[in-house]
Amino acid sequence: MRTSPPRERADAARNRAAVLDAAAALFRERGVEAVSMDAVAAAAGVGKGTLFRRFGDKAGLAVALLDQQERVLQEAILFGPAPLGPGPAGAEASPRDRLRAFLAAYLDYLLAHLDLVRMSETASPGARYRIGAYRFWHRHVALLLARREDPVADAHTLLAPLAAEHARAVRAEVGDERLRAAVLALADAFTG
Amino acid sequence: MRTSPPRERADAARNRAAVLDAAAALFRERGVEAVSMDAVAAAAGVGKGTLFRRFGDKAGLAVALLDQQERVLQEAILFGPAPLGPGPAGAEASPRDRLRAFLAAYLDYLLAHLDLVRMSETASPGARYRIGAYRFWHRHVALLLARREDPVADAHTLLAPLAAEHARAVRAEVGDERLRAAVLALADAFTG
DNA sequence: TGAGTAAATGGACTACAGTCCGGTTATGCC
DNA sequence: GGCATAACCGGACTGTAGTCCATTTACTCA
Repeated sequence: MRTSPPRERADAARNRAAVLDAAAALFRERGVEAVSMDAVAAAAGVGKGTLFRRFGDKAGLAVALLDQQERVLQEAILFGPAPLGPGPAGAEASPRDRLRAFLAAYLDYLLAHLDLVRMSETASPGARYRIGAYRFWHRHVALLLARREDPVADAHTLLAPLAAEHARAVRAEVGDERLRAAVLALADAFTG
Repeated sequence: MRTSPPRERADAARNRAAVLDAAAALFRERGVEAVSMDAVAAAAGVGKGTLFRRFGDKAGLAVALLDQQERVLQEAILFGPAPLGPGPAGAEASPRDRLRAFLAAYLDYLLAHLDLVRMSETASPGARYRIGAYRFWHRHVALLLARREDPVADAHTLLAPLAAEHARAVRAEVGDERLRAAVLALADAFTG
């Protein structure tokens, strides 16, 4: 039995790269909000059908663009140095410190790419909670909250203020620093 | 100087009532998601222009439909008996108890009208934080958190898991009871 | 009562997300 | 190289949110 590796066809690869490049450029120039999928397709020299079949929807395109940076953060969490990562055996950071480190790092990532993350979370309804990345963050936080009564539910609660939509609104009202402080205060309240 | 009261014209009042009735009926029958604004306009015997000028957008229509119930909750908070309301002077409930009461009451309201609230919050981007109701809840919670370092920022954090989108996703995963418990646990953590 | 006017109306129109499918092209195999 | 086929392509098409404005209608006041 040969589970043949269905390699990506050359034209498909070329088109995917063209779309990602074009999208990144357009988003940079005009802002994420103002760019339509038609515009992305046109700029990439590709039909709409291709665009949608490959990325599913607008949220999927955003996820693809964020993929690289997201992976970096995820690997730092899984394998990197403490306190963000687990650190060397026998000298692990405390859950409290790991949680704070995660929230700080995630906020950096979020605030740096707010519009794009927002698009990935809100372009289609419920998108945020379906994305693989959310599952990853949730699992991580739940593990760090293992000593609480309901780590799974509490992890969702802790992730709620990290929604792009929420961060955007709160940032606009109180600024980055107070948003950061509030999220860390929440973590402390949960691991106190 | 006469700041004359620009009374609503009879045809306008009639049409508004027709729209609200039609929308309520359609939402009940087919579900909020599945009803288009065209359908509402047609069912109400009204043009699309009328519908949109009066309610702004889909979120505005949802807000108008929720208005009544929302008012009841808001008045209970402002003037009702403790612990939800302030109670009689000299025998006020503690901020902690009032916060718990508010969250429990709000969750009742939210879970009872989840789809409609969700539409009011997500139909247009950022809608949730612009609605007057959100300002009200936020102010109330911030007052109850007066002893914390940054009540304004913390109040936003506390309201984050009450977003319809969040409640919907978490409810689907862990059910109503654990969602409730998690939100109350958060309140306790903040007023501990 | 009837003319003047500001408000309200409604449907044609635009823009955009997302679907569909007949035609095209890269790739594996002989 | 040439053929079979599965993957890919792109643009026409649909459905929906929201806008626009020429026309109509309800109220005001003389």
